[in-house]
Amino acid sequence: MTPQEYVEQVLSLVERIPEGRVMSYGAVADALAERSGRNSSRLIGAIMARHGGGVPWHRVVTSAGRMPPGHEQEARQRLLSEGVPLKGEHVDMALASWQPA
DNA sequence: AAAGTGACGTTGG
DNA sequence: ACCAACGCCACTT
Repeated sequence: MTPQEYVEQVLSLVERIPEGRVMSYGAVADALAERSGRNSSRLIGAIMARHGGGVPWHRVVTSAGRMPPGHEQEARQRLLSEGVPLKGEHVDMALASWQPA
C-alpha cells in the first residue's frame, strides 16, 4: 500500500468516528496496522497535520486526552459542543474513547 | 543512501 | 498531576 493510499485509509477511518467520541493517534494506527503494514502514532499525527482539514480532526487526540498543539481552543470548543466528556482541559478517555467494530 | 523530523507513547523524577 | 528524556518509526530532504 502506497503512502497516499494509507492517507486515504486514515482519513476514512477518522470520518467514521461517531460524534461525541474520540480515538487516540495510536488507536488509529493500531486499527489500520494489519491492512497497512504500518503502525506509527507519529505518522498519524503527521497525516492529520497535513491532510486533516476535511475530516473531524478534533476527534483524534493523544492517548492522554490532550489536543493538538496550536489548536487547543478550537478543538476544545468543538468537542464540548458535540458532548465529548471532558475532564478539565483534556478528554476523559475512559468514557470517550471509541474503536471501530 | 544518510540524516533530519514530528497533531505520538511511555516512563521516571 | 506535570514535565523532560527517551524510544520509536515512517515520511521527507
